[in-house]
This record gives sequence, C-alpha cells and structure tokens, in this order.
Amino acid sequence: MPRAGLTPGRVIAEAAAVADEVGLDKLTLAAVAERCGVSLPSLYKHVHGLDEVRRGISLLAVRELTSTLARAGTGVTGPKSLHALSAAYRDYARAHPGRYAASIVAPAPGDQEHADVGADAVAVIAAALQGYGLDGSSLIHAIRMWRAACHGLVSLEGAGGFGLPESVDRTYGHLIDALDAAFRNLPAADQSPVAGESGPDPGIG
Amino acid sequence: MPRAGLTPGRVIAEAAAVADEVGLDKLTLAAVAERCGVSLPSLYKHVHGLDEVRRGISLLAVRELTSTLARAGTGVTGPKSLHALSAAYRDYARAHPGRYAASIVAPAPGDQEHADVGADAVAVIAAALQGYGLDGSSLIHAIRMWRAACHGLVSLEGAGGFGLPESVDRTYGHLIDALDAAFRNLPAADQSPVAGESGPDPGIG
DNA sequence: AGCTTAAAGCTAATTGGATTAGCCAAGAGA
DNA sequence: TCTCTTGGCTAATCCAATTAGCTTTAAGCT
Repeated sequence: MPRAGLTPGRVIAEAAAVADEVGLDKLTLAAVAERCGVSLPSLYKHVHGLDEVRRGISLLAVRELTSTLARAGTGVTGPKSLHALSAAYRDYARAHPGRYAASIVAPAPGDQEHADVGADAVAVIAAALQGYGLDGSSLIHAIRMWRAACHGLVSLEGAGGFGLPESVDRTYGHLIDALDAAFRNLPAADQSPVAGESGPDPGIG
Repeated sequence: MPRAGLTPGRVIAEAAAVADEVGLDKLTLAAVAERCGVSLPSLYKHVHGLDEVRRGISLLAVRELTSTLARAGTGVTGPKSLHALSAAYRDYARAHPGRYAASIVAPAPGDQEHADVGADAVAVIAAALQGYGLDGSSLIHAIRMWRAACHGLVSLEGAGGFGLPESVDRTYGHLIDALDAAFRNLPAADQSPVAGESGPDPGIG
C-alpha cells in the first residue's frame, strides 16, 4: 500500500469539501476516507475523530470568512462598507454551506485557539463598522445585530425558507439598510454590561 | 406485554421532548422508545422512521409557535406589537430549542400539509405587521427581515455565540427597533418580483 | 548499501443506532 | 366464544464510529 501523503490539514480540507457537498450534519468519516483514497480507520492516524474534524472545519471556515470579510471591507467606508461586508458574508455562505454551518458553532469551553480565531473575525467586523463611531457596548451590540441579521437571512435562505418569488437580494438589501440606519442612531457609548449575564467564553461577540 | 397505548401523536410529542433535551441533531429513536417505555422497533408501528418523526416535530413546533405568536400579537399594535411578537418568538426558542430547530427546516417539495402550517405562521406575522400599512412585496420583505433577524439572533444565542457580558436582551431590543424604523420607511408597495428567482415551494415567506 | 524505527496503512472486532422481518398476545367486535 | 387486526417483542442486517493490533513504508543514520 503506497502512502497517500495525508496530513491533518489535508484531511480537514477534504472533510470541508464533503461537508459543502452533503451538508455538515451528514458529514461522515467514511465519505472523507473514500475521498482521501484511504480506509476509514486510517484517518485516525491524522485526526482523533469526527468531533475534531468538525472543529477543524470550523477553524478553517472562520479563518476563510475572516480574510474574505477583511478583503471586502478594505477601501470602502460607511454604508458601502456595510453592504460590501454583508455581500461577502452571504457569498461565502452560499459557496460553502457546510463550512459556513461549521463556522457558527461556538468554541468549546477552554478552546483558546478557536476562541482566538473568532475574536479575529469580530475585530474585522468592528473595523468595518468604524465609520459609525461606535464604541464600548454600542459596538458590541452593533456587531451582534449585524451577525444576527446576516446569519438569520443566510441560514433561512440556505434552508430553503424563502419560497416566494420576491428577490432575496432585495430583502437582504433592505435588512442591511435597516442596520445602517440603526447604527447611526446608536448611542456612541451604550450602558455598561448588565450584571448576572456573564457568558461562558468571553471574546466572541 | 401490556399495551403502552401509543399513538403517532404521542410518539412525536415524546420525541419533541427528547429533542428539546438533547438537541435535534442528537435525537435518536432509541431514546424516544425508552421514553415511551417500548422497544425501539415497536415505534415503527406508529411512525415510519426518524425522518417522519423529525417532520412531525417540525409541524408540532410551527403550530405551537404560530399560536404563541398569535396570542402575543393580539391586543397590541405598532412597535409594541412587533416587540411582543419578537419576545414571544425568542421565548419559545429558548424554552424549546429542539422543536425550534425543527421548525426552521423547510417543507419537503410536495408536502402540502407542512407548507400550509408554514403559511399560517406567515399569516400571523403579517397580521402583526398590519399597522405599518405594507402590502405586496414590501410586506413579504418585511416578514422575511423580521424572521431573519429573530432567527439569527435566537440561533446564535442558542449556539452560545454571544460570549461577552453585554445584555442580549438589549441587543435584541435594538435589533427590533431597527426593524420598526425600517418598516416605517418601506415603500407601501415595493417593486414586483424579480424574474428568474422562483423558489421551490411558494407559500412560505 | 544496510539497519532501525516512527509513522501511516490495513484488517478485524466492538459498539450503537436505524430499519426490516416475522412471531405472538391483546383486545375489539361479530 | 371466535376471529382478526393491532401493537408489542426478538432476531437479524446494515452502516458509521472507534479501538486494537499487525505490517509496510520510507526517512535518517552508519
């Protein structure tokens, strides 16, 4: 048996491709192994199991998304920037549905590397929102609002949730416009955090 | 062996409970059977398999959500109505995460019953938006925007996506405010559908 | 060139869930 | 009481994940 030249990274990349094809929920190591030209148990020489593969796809996806967003956000400002960012986000999700789904799962408690790539992504979004002059809690709220709106639309769209013939592009445009308007009216610095609501993993929005 | 008195509805209800406890993705017929006090294969006398059970949970969830929203929307108007509807939506999702996840999956092509309950839900939302005086495409866009925003926030929240201590309640409030403002400025009747974008299952947003 | 050894394959075996087949008892109705 | 449908059970099959243990590759030294 000649060696296949596998590496953990290669396995994750093939797994990401499988996830994009069949959906993250239907991702199977059997399919990944076949794609790698190797028996299923052989994968275990490179990755520890399905959970680790899913985490790997998540890291990959968040990194890709971050650099895509960063590229989309450079050179434009104001509402233009917001629309550019949002378009890039949706494009990525449509081009890589499996990876995108993986990108949404939160880091496990204590997974610093995963938390860090998430923080990088948030930083890129924060940079794109610079023009609104938000900071502190207002900036956090704005980032959350943007993520929620984009993720909601993109995930409903991906689930086939928009059956009517109206243009989803246009819906998306209206939604981003709504955020743009709202961001202009957010207080420059919102109230401080509310007590008793500390989350499990600070650093990710 | 005394009879357990099972019915398809009872099986679905127990399955929904399991899904709420362990997550829709980890729902297993084995767990449902145990909860029903019956062997796994016995379930097949009442339902045809896991897929049908998932569909059943989806129908149940959409119906419950619809009546919850309808109740929340009665008696209030304007921005109050929007906030009431949105709060009810989020409360349902937090109280029943498994069902909520099931409620999002789109009907299979040709599944008229499923499409119908979806249409009922949309009608309830449309009714709550009455005060904005939208119709035609604008109304569709508004409903989509609201669904996207609520689903996005609720699903990121459920995934543990908001780690920072800022109040998610407040984020949600800002988001709904943003929609309220946007709905006031939507054209009373937006442009007609864009050609070449017909979806698979008209009738669901 | 030849030796040593970790890494990377493989097959076999186990576990757990879904599904199907086929047997048997419960209990409703003639 | 007899009958027949219904609902429950066990046994068996399939598929994916995971673990154990064996073997070969090929890289690094003499």
